[in-house]
Amino acid sequence: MKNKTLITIVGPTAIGKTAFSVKLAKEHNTEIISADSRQFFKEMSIGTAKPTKEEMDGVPHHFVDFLPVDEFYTAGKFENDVIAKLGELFKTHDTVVMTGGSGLYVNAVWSGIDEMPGDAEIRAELNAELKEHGLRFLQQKLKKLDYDHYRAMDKRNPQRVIRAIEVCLVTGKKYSDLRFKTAKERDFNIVKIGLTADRELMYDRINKRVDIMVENGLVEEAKALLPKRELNSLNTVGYKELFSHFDDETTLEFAIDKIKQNTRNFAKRQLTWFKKDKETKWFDIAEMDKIADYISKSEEE
RNA sequence: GGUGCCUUAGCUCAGUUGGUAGAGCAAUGGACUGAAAAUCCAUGUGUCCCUGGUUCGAUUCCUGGAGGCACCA
Repeated sequence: MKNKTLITIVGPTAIGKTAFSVKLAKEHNTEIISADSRQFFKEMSIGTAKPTKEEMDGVPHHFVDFLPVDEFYTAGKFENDVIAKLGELFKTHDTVVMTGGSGLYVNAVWSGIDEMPGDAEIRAELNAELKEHGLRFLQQKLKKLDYDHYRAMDKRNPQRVIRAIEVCLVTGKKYSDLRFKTAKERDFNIVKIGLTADRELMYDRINKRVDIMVENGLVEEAKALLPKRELNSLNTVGYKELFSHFDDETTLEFAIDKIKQNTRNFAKRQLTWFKKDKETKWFDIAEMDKIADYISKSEEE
C-alpha cells in the first residue's frame, strides 16, 4: 500500500493549469513541481507565462526559474531531479502536486525513461553531417547501426534519426535494444487529471494571453535574448517569431499573429499527446469543481 | 462618366486550346522515450461573382449586370 500521492495536472497551454494547481496545493497544504520545459529558464518569464509571485500565492514551486538559458537540460535529468525532489517532499507531505504541459517530461516522471545516454558533441557532429550531406546520408548510417529501428521509425524526422544514431554510438548498442525496457513502478500513487475546454474557448484564451504577454513586455524580453537566439531553449514559440521580426523579415503585428497561431498549434499537439494516456481523467474547465471529489476517491483506493 | 484589367478553397493566387479544378499559406487529424513550446507525417467539393445566350456540354466563349483596381476625364 502506497501512502504518498502525486497529483498531476496536465493539459494544453493557457487552459488554467497554474491557477488550479495553486488552489489544489493550498487545499492539500503542499508544494508544486512544474513540468514545463520552458519555465525552467530564468531569463524566459513573460513568454512562458511563468507564474508570478502573486500567482504562486505563497505555494513553493520547484523546477521553475532554476536554469540559465544556455544550460542544456533533458527529460532524463528531469526524471532524476524530480524523483529526488519528491523523496524530500514526501518526508513532510503526503501529497505533492505536479503540473505542466511538457508531455515527454511528465511521462518521464510517471513511468521513467529508458537508459539511453546522449552526447552533445556527437549530436553536434551529426547535425553538421545533416547540413552537409543531407538526411539520406544519416538514414543510411542508421540503417547500418540499427536496421530494426530504421525500419520501424519515422525516418523522415531528422531529430529522431540523429538521436538514434547518437544513442547507438554512445552506448555501442542498438537503439531498438534499449528502448521500451523501462516501465518504472513508482513507490507513490499517481493521480492524473487533464484540463480541457471547447476548441473555440481554448483558442480564445490563447489569443488573449498572447496580447497580455505583449502588454507585459514580451517584445523587450525577447529583444534582450536576441544575442542568444541559437540556443535550443530559445527555439520557442513567443520568441522565435519576434527574432524574425527583429531581422525585419516581418512586422510586429504579423509576428504577434504568428505567435498566436503557433501557440494554438502547440496546444493541439499537447492534447494529442496527453489524450494517449488512458489513465488520465479529463475535466472541462467549466466543471473543475468536480475534481476534488475525483481526487479523494482516487486516494482511497 | 469613359477605357482597360480583375472576380476560382478561410487567405494569396494558378489553371481548364469548352468535358465542373489545383498550389502555397491557413485549418483539421496524427506520430513522437534523454532537443519536446522541439521535430516530423497525413488530409484539398469549392454555387470557379450573378444573369441570359451559343453548345451535346460553359467555371472556361459571347451579351447584360454587380463589386474591386488602375488610368483618362
